[in-house]
Amino acid sequence: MASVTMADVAKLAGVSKSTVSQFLNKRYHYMSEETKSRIEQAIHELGYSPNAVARSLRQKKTQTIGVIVANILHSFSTEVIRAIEDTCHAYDVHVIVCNADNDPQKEKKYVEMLRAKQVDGLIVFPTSDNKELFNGLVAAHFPLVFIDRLIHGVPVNAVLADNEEAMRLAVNALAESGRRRIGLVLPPLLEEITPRMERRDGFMKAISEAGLEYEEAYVAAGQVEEAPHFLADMLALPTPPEAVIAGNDLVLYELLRSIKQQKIDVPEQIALIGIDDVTFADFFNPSITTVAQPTFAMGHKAAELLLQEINGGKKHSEIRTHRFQPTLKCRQSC
Amino acid sequence: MASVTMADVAKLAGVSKSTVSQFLNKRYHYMSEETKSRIEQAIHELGYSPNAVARSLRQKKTQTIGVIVANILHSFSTEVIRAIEDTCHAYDVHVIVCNADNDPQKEKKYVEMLRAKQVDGLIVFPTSDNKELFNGLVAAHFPLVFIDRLIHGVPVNAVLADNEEAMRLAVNALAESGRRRIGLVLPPLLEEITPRMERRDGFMKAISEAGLEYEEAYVAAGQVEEAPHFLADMLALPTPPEAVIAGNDLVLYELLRSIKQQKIDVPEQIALIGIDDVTFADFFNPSITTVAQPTFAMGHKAAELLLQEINGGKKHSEIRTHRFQPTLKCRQSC
DNA sequence: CTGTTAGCGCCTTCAG
DNA sequence: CTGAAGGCGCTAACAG
Repeated sequence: MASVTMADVAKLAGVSKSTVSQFLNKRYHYMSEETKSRIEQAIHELGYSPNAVARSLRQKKTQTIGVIVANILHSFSTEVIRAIEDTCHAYDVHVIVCNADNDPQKEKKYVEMLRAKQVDGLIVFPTSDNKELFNGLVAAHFPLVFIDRLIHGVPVNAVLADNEEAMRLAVNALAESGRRRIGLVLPPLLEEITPRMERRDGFMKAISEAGLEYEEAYVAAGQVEEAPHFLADMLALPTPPEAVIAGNDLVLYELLRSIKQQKIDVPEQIALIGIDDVTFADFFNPSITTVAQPTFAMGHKAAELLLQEINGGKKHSEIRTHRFQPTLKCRQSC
Repeated sequence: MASVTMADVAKLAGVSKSTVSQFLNKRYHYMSEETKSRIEQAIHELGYSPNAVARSLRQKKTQTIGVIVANILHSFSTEVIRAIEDTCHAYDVHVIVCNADNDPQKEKKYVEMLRAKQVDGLIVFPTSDNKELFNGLVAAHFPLVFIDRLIHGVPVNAVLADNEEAMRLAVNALAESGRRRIGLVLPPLLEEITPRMERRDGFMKAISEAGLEYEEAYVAAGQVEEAPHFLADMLALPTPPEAVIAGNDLVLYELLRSIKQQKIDVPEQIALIGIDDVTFADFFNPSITTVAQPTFAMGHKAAELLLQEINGGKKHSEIRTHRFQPTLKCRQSC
């Protein structure tokens, strides 16, 4: 292990540790050329590289942030994470990603572990049960940004898609193609998970705006594994829906699986729109119309907000929820 | 910021710092019940949580490893990463992921950043140009494991799929369904990237084992964006191939895109097998036969090897390449 | 069983 | 322009 320290460099260069430190931190305005080159050479000769842990301890800054994602299985999550990482690496900030697996206990554990590690801030896709915990962070002025979801009563910057608009885009596309009876399949609504609630509400609003009839039997929510049943049940109705919207990518997978098994014809028998653009949407048969969230922009924004809060501190007046507009990717399935 | 230190706890509990330290490290075999409970209460009262950075500095262990992935866009990479994270979190070690984007320069930079951060070890999907760098780590006894790819002449533990077997599975499946003329599309072969080379060689071997004729015009390698041309060119041949194998998931996407655009009938006009199982393989139309790598097992193994090397040190005799067997997922496309 | 002491490697006044 | 000294928060002998 290259356990060469600043002291070794200093000795070899014939200067003191602090001079080396100055050099490393580019404070060599007033340093003689000779000293500089001697230090440089000593560093090179010894293969010295500074110990970031020691620096972190001293400076109380680790140049590392944590990201806690509620469910890593969503394509949305992975894309957002990639955007966060790209943005942070550009600032030489590292990222530690943890997957809470929709479990508030795990989420809490990760928050604690990451704080113990002295990360400079946290971007969280929050589960819904840790309001106290997060308010504790806020009270301690710990830099924190939410993404994808909100927790009401926790005053932090947040980055969310405009979920109502997403549903409006989907419903209108379907309405314009002549469908009047539109269904919706969502993940469980038990907990107050923002995108789900907002999509459900947005759906109802969009239906009524479009002058369509809202039909309770056309809306289903539950574990994704049950999605096939939902679809079968809807299609068995006396007047089945003419279209169905998948509330997220995982729901879409299950719907497609069941559509294939039951040999349902899309879009003839039923039209289909997915929320979240998926890799295969454009070359699927039929290609799938989706509502895409601007994942890169959202991850980027979350990182920018956090880094800003870390560096500049946060003015209370600037706390807000940033909404990002989704876009319709019109393809063959509707 | 909760800047309460061990000293505060010690003062409140009326003991010394080291006693608190012992307590935290569960060395309280011989500690009086009263002391224990006093410390416990003080910790609780102050909301104290230990500073992992300080501990790391002292112990020269960060409980963190780094993962450098050559290209995060492959489903293989993301699945392996997830397995690594799951495994590590079970040991309370954190993971920092960096995407080298197939760029040896970036790879080098990340190795240096992560070492500066004193990570306890590294799992790398190596690009092919940093042999010196990695041999430097080996020489310094820095824990290191390769996955997916090898660099010849760098003696480290490695976890790879049996790529020859993967090709054999694909070729045999095709041969058994009666195809005699089999094509292959691969990413660029310029650099010596292990899976590509091994898949190309394994393909040729499998073709000859199966008693088929090897035809150079049926094998193409190049940027994934060119994959559509490759397919078109092959199909324009006087005797076009009856089947084609996609060398990885990204190639498969391009092939499927082009198959859809050109309205090619799979499997009638051409059969198709993909290396790497993709999410949509089973509900695609037609469902896609793939050769799956055991991503979870591989990531898990890589993490186990690294953690073992970190804790136990490494016996030189134990360095080897661990091969994992792929499996055929037989579906409709062949 | 508990306290004292001495650093881990670096950065930051403050003299010189 | 450079050096000495102190300390970030914690752990690890070694005394007591």
